[in-house]
Amino acid sequence: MTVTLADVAARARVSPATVSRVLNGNYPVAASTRERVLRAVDDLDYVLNGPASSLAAATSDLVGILVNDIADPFFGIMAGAAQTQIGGPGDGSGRAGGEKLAVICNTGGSPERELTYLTLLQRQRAAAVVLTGGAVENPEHQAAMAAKLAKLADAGTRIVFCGRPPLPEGDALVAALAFDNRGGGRRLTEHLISLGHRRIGYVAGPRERTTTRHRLEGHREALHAAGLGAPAAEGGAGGPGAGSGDQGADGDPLVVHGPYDRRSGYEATLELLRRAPDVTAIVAANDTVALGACAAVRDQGMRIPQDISVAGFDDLPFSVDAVPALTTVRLPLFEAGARAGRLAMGKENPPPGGIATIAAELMIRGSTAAPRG
Amino acid sequence: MTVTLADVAARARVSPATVSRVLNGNYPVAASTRERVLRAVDDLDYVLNGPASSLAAATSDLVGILVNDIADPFFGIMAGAAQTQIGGPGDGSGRAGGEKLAVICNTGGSPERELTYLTLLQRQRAAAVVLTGGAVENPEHQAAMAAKLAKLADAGTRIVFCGRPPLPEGDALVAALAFDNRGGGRRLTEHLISLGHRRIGYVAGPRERTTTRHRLEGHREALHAAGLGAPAAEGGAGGPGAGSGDQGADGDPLVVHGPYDRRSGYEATLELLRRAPDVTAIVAANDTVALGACAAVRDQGMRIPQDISVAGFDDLPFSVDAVPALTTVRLPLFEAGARAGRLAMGKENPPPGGIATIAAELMIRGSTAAPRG
DNA sequence: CTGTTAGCGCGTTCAT
DNA sequence: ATGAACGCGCTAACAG
Repeated sequence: MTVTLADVAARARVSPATVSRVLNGNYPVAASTRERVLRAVDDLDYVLNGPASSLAAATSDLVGILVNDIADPFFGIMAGAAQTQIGGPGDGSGRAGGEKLAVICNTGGSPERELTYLTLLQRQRAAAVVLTGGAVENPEHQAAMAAKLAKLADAGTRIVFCGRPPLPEGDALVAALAFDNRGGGRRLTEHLISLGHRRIGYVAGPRERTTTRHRLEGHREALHAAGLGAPAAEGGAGGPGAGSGDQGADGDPLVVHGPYDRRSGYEATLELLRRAPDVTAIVAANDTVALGACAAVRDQGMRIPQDISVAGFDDLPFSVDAVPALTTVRLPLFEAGARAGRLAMGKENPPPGGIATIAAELMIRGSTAAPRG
Repeated sequence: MTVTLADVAARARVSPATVSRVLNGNYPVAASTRERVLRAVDDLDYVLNGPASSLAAATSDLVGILVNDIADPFFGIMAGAAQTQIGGPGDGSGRAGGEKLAVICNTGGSPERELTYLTLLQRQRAAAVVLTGGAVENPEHQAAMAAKLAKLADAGTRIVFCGRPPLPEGDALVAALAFDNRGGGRRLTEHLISLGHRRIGYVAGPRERTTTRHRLEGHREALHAAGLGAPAAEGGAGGPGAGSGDQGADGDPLVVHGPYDRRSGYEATLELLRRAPDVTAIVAANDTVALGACAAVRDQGMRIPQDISVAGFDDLPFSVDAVPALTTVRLPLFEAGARAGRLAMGKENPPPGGIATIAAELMIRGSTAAPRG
């Protein structure tokens, strides 16, 4: 029923080996022979058997892209960009030549699923794996990840980090693109301080996430530099079991943690406003959270930016259309994703030292202004 | 270097076949034996060789999810939801048991890439394929798709449509979940008409897309029912080669086509306002386009909804946070995606007749109001 | 319940 | 430049 390489060979009156060679194109084959083989392929509608091919060659054409939440454009943009570099433009025939199969795996931010996907990709003998977005900072999980990635690298899988710092165990097959979250966070808060804000609320992302920590650290750097430091560091006092919605277990009353979504921004902002009615600005962990913060501020009868300034992070496409337009920090998500894709394909050399830091650009718009009075 | 099934068998003092049986769990194995085997697997850090397994079993654990634009939350939400039903929750060990590998493939809306991805999935002997979002209505491409899908189905791949009507060739392995785009579009425009609007601009999606056509048809149905019909149907007069940004080649001056993005909404709205300064409402093909439309309206110095009403479609998460909140049509994207995932896994029976229509719900919010005077 | 025996379809030596 | 033979690692009969 299903047509195999041998069938093609028979029709083209050559040996199976020859067909294999023209298909993989890595061997010298006479032009006339190639012609006959290709015609036979088309005539028979032959499609290579991927598993058989991968088994024999001990490598597959699968490239995995891991994301925390594919419903979030932050990841969608990066993943889509990476795929453009990996999937190949196609030759229009739908025949599928040498392109790789770039596949996006949605971990939902769960460490278990992250590991499971890596195992699944390892099982498929993936050619490369791209890990996007913030990493979970649990030591146990980090160790498990490092071990798993080491095994993948051992098996020849290329590893690329995109938007997250690499794990300690820097391998040769590993390249990393890290966003300057700390610097971006710092400049954003500096901007608010320069406008005259002194009491600034911060809606942070989930705990134990590199992205969350770095952005928050940048915020605190700016605060401290201006002599506005909080009483103490968080100290991680919330402890295990303090899940999402954990708001108030902190040393710093002006910081509230929550997931990276709109609802969290809304609720955390209400909490912040309750705790500290004198805040004149609110910085959100990202733009989606900022949108929720804006809604909360308005529902409290306050205007943006006259009564309260609000700022986000990422500069997602919708942010410029918010009313007022959102002040935020732009991350070149598409460019970074595309570069990660190229690194995964080996089309581009890894940055010196294996790690490149991607600059973040402050975008000042209408949602931030000087505080009243 | 790499540990195989035979190694595990040796260590557990059983035959390779037995190891295979406990790993696949589809055969009776004595509990004590299973125990020994599993321990050997853990001791050796064994990971199944996917290609070899797929080759022998003539089927793989790959499930493909095709989307038009993964950077668009419309697709991100559906795809993520589908993956939750397919990837399995993981057993926390990262060992990866019987779960499938759900992978998202981003076609970018290109027919060629769509076909290429299908070929790639066919090559991998995918267990199932989920096609999401609107289909391209080019007859040639439809024929190619039908042929390709028939071949996939022949090879045992389950086919699921999610958010698009099924192709004519209804196969037994095919299930379809279609959104009621036409009904939603109709009710949205009816709402506008009931508010008193008579001149309504429409920013449509790209031509030759089922989604675009159905939403627009719903709009026109409402118009005609109210005696507000346009002079003539579009007639497809734009013809081939009329790419994106095609604005004005229509029979109906109140309809402008463009891609499903913010910029298109912005520019199309300016064009609409130029052509017909007397419009009192603008309906956009989706929420993202509506955001661009809002920006254009405001940049022209007009207020929403006092001067002009604006409405979208999809009810994406950010729409409720627009200012004013966007009137739109809600599509249960997550639920539909999850159901598609279940259908792909064979966990759920296909709807009677193979096709289910998913209702669309009108969400009336602040961006629409009665026209002035 | 478990072991033995054959391939699955292709890539890759070796020859020629 | 091409063909012949072998084996990749696993599953699926078939015995027992």
